[in-house]
Amino acid sequence: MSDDKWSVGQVARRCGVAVSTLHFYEQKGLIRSSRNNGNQRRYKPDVLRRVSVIKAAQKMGISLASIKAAFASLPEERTPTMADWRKLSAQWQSELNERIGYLERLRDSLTGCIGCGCLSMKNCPIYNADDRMAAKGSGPVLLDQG
Amino acid sequence: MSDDKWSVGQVARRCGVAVSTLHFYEQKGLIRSSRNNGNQRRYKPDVLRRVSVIKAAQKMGISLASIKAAFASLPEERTPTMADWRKLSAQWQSELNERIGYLERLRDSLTGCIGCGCLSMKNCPIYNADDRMAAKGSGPVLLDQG
DNA sequence: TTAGTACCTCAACCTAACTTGAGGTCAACA
DNA sequence: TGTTGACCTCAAGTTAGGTTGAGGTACTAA
Repeated sequence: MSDDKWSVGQVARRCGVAVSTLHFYEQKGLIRSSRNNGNQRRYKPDVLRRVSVIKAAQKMGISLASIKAAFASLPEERTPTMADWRKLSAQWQSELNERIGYLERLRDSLTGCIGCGCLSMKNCPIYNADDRMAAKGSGPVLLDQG
Repeated sequence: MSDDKWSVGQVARRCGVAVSTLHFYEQKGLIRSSRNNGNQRRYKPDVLRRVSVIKAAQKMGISLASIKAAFASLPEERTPTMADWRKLSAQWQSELNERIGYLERLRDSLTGCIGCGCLSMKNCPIYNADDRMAAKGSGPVLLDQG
């Protein structure tokens, strides 16, 4: 595999992440590497896209676990094509739309609800907005608990 | 203060949070209580609104630290009025608008960017979208690092 | 040959927002 | 009387997404 030519440092600089982050992603199964004679990691060029996609997805509020799950739909045996990546992004786009919709509903009921007397679990639109989507990938906060 | 009549259990049930969460919020300075003869917490009725507002703000992606800071603008000496609460919500509404705008920009560049070859730190609109707001309150992820 | 990087592993630490558990108090009810 | 149930404190554990540090290896350049 003379294909594997990127070192961790190079990938880190190119993608704007720390070397330790790449180790971490590898440990979590989000990226893969081979080793050279001196036991150093060597990456195929597509790792750059993977890391970029991870960063982009995180900005959307998607967790590493979900990103890993999405990556599972990429082909194992060959380098992912643009079409493969586009499929991923399409999936996230609708998730993003739901999240945006949720935040818009929240915004629209916000002043009314915080300012009025209705802020109770039973009646308030804020409590009763569909927050299933918002709960995903928002870190440790269990948003849809209540 | 015969005003302080709510027990933790009552507040917890009414607001849909765990008792331990109320202890936690108190420890973090987000809510306050007095004690009865048996050393049990007793809350003023406005704690209900505070907890509700905390939950609502969290759904917007606002951290407890920011919520605490916002609560600092509420009057200490008297029970907050609707006008006080409205001021809070107005502040968060614009924050929410910025967050929504950010996610919309992200969505609009998503398919193009993940699917095309531009996903690099220098050229990509995703990387260069203004993500200052998105970084706030999104958990431990340092979004605006790169 | 020696210094300087870049790299390696593994374990421990960090923050946010809580939860869980151990061990103890207090009041009401049968 | 005793046993529930609600409450108390304090310490430790949990998850996500990493970072930091110690101790060691490997290539490069003077």
